[in-house]
Amino acid sequence: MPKQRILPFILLGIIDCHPQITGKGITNEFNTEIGDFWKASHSQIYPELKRMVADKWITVTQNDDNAKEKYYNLTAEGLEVLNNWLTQAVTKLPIHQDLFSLKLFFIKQANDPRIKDLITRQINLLKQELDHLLERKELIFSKQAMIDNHYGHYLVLTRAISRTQGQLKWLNEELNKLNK
Amino acid sequence: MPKQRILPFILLGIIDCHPQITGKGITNEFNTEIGDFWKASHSQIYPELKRMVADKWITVTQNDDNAKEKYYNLTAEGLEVLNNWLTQAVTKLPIHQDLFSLKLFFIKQANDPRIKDLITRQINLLKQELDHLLERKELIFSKQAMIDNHYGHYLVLTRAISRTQGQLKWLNEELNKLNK
DNA sequence: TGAATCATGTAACCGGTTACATGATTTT
DNA sequence: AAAATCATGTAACCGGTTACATGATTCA
Repeated sequence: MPKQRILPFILLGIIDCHPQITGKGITNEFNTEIGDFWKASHSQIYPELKRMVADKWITVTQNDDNAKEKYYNLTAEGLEVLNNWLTQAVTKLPIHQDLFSLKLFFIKQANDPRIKDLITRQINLLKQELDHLLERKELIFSKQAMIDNHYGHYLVLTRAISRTQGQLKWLNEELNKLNK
Repeated sequence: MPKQRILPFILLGIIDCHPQITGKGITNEFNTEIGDFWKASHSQIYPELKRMVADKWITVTQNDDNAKEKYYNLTAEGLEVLNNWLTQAVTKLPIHQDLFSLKLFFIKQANDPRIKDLITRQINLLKQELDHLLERKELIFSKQAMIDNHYGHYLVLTRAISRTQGQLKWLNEELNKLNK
């Protein structure tokens, strides 16, 4: 069996959250909101939208004001497909395709200076990431109403923050051990 | 520019840790040790080994006892390439291509029962993962000498354990909030 | 009106997976 | 000796990326 494609469901989810969105708008979502845990480029998105229109999961309309922009909306069937997908259980954990772990893995001696280098740099990367996430939380969820109406999104963001903080804590502890 | 291929470096790292390893042995490494953060199938590994022999990064020898097994070792150049790669800084965090976050992201209301379902199942998955990781730590690193001689591997494993525990803690807390 | 940009679309390429294939080795 | 398995190898396919292309719109 060919393995399950995820992209069409993501597009359904985005269109559900942003009715009347354009292809470009969807592309932007991948650069901002969703970008932390999924990537897709416009050259992948446009053909996919075409297929989904053909499958009657979404509809496309054009505005007379701007001849080239296309606006997408869910059909009843599309919404059903989305909800069905959301209901399906997740049965496998993702693998963390993680260069940091990978390089660390192959370094044998604790006193190899590259271990300290790797950890120090990873700390810096994670600090930037944490700042970015906290900024986004502040920006998007400063009002309680936004939390209530986008609770899943809120959870995902706070989870990412918690995870990043946890990693930073661990890395700092290890760095201290190495410095002793 | 085409993006950096990682697989050859992983193979170098594996062969460095396990001189005289076979192609099959390398394949097994991906099912056990490295499997948590990288996947590769034998049909990807064999052609890659061939290329690496052609590039003189590794050597291949055959044993008279078993005509079909091939044994691989690093050349001086291969070791240099590996060490050079390990020294290069990691400049980007991996994206977490994570179905759990993705589905959560699209569920809007906190009282949607699918949130609780997702979290409960994720907890179960992570518990299994944690057991597995703790077992491996016990198995591989019960002796201090193993820690000292494979310190990077040890760090990667303990980091994965810490991360998994952190996630479990967070998920349980969220589940409690939802149950209040 | 020409230049720059925007929104959409297409084509070539590439890494990785699944499925199939082969010859050697072990098992019964 | 036949059957099952093992270690290696190959081929077809597919999702995704990079690069290129086009027509509409905005800007100077």
